[in-house]
Amino acid sequence: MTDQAPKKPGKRTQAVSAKKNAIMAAALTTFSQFGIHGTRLEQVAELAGVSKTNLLYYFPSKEALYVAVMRNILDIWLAPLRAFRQEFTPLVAIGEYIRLKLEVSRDHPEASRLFCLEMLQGAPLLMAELTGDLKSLVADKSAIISGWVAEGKLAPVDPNHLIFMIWAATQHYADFSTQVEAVTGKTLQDEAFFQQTVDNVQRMIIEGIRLR
Amino acid sequence: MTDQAPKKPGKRTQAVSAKKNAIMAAALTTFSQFGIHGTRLEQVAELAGVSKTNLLYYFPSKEALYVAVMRNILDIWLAPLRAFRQEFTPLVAIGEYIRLKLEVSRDHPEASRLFCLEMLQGAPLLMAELTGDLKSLVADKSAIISGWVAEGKLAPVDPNHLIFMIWAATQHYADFSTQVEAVTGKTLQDEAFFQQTVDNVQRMIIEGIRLR
DNA sequence: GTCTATATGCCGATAGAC
DNA sequence: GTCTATCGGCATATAGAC
Repeated sequence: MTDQAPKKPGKRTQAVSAKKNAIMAAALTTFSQFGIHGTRLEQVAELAGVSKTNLLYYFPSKEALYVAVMRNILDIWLAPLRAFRQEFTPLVAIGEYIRLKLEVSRDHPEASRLFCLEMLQGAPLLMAELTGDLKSLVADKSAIISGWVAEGKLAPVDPNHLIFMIWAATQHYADFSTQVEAVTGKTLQDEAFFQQTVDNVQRMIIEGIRLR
Repeated sequence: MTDQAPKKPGKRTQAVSAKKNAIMAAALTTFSQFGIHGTRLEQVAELAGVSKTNLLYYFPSKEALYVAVMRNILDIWLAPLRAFRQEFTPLVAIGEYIRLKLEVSRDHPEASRLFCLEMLQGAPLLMAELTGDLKSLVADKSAIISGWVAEGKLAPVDPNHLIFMIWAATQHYADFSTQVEAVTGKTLQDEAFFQQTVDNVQRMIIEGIRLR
């Protein structure tokens, strides 16, 4: 109950937030790899540079910490879709969306993995957001895509499946990075490989829906 | 150590195998949803219709059970890729591969999810297979695809990225089925939705790599 | 092979001094 | 706010009778 409003710049509240953020960052790392049951609070505390007792001072329970982390990453995950714009031409908008999602896979792989983990379990925590926010957001963007198809600007494609394909193809490089690295020897951290990935994914998807 | 050779049809060994299989099937269900740490042996035992103690008679430890389950599902996961054949024309072979993988997502979603879970953790158990079997298997199939590109039978595409895209797009429907269902209201169990998914995924990927 | 206890260790959470 | 010490519960695994 210390800071209900996240951005009040009170001198003390700042330090508290900093510590909370450090703990949440550490928690994201371990949660995303081992899941909530596989991670020990001790481990999170050590990674964050605090004691286990101290961690429990800032977050009343392990589950509370998990929820806090989940809330944070949902925004990261949704940002690219929110940025999807009708104003551009279809192929530009979709190409841009693919690039943004691949940047998330590169810059926030742990968030992507935790999101995936939660999904595998049936999204017990995110179900409300999935059937509310996300569903309507997807409906919006699907309508845009359907509009393009109707106007003859895009090959006939089911908007939902197209969105699924983009999600799948882009997240794969974060969620299955172990496999990607085992097969290619590269990760998205490698600048050249990142560019090559963007080009290939963009080309495959866009050529697949280009009008002709 | 009861049955080193899995398929000896001795009368008793048969019953033992049946029980072991029941336990492994139950374990797959819970492991794939909650992970190894999130599942309780009691839960697995109940689902399999045996007592917890009895379960530990057949599998010496939780980890041993987990390893046994993982070994089993790797074959399921790899089967479609092994079936990928050079003899067909490129677009037929790839279309067929996509259908096979989507059938796995429909018929063995739990196996797909457990595989995904293991990958998220960095594949501690599968690393050997990933850098051995899988890597060389992918190298083989990549060579076939590269050959098609060189012969002018396929648009220039990086074989690895193409394989990743197929993996991602098809597994998505199993691993993220919660999300798919939240957005569309359907699952692959729905015959019509399955067909629609096969068609859309095949079309998008194939149109993206068709020569023109 | 299957059961009823029971041992054992770990880990989340609390108490209470400072 | 941070520490040391410790509790209490739970879940894996074992002992031993049948």
